[in-house]
Amino acid sequence: MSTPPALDGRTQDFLKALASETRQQIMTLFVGGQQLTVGEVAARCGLGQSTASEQLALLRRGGLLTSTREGKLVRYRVDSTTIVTRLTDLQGYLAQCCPPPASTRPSTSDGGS
Amino acid sequence: MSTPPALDGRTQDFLKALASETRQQIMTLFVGGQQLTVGEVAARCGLGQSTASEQLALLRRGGLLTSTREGKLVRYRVDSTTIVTRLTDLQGYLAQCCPPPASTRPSTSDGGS
DNA sequence: TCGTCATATCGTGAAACTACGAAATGATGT
DNA sequence: ACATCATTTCGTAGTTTCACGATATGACGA
Repeated sequence: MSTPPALDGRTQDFLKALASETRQQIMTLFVGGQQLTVGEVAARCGLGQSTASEQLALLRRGGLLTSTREGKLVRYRVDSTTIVTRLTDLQGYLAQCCPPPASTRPSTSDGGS
Repeated sequence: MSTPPALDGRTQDFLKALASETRQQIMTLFVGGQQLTVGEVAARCGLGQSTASEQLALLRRGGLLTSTREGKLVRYRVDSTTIVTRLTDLQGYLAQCCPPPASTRPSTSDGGS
């Protein structure tokens, strides 16, 4: 590629993390502030233990989850703050290309109001 | 997989479409309501003509672009309306797992099925 | 220290994605 | 009808992702 990166690397990871049905499924397990261990996620999704660990790591990398070690367990939970940030970044990126259908127009130059 | 699909198929396509640096780059070409043909996108991105056509089709499938045939040309432009819809769907999906950090709480427990 | 349990990392095939050139389809003008 | 131009579809390598089992790392208790 010869053009500059289109989107922040962190938002890239966010999108990549979300663009997988398996990982979307995993996310739904965390509904309602649930905190789950790797083993629980593996069992609930019917995935191998290592697979769950890897997918969870990708979701953490994408800013969707955080993890805390609790003894020999690692408990994952939703990273709401980062999700909101990424979502905002994404909206900002899309807003570039997206002339709002029929509402607030920042106007091309600061003159027209 | 043994669990129901995690997300609407349309939003799936939306995310998939966005989860590619090449396609993100393509999207940036449409900044400011630009309308571009397949050939123009190919040239501006340094992609083969058929590649551009295919990526553009994916972006259309994801609801990010629409196309109109104008004679022998096909002009693509941003599909703001659908983008907003998909973004809203995505937020709704994430809100499930996402106890808002410290802001607007709908409070009223929605009567889930 | 040693054994055990939970998680992470490594190595490996299978499947999906990316970009390409070649060929097919569609539209316009002669 | 024919030639031409733009786009789409097809077939194909190279690359990345996915899920797995096996192995390594880390934490706790005996």
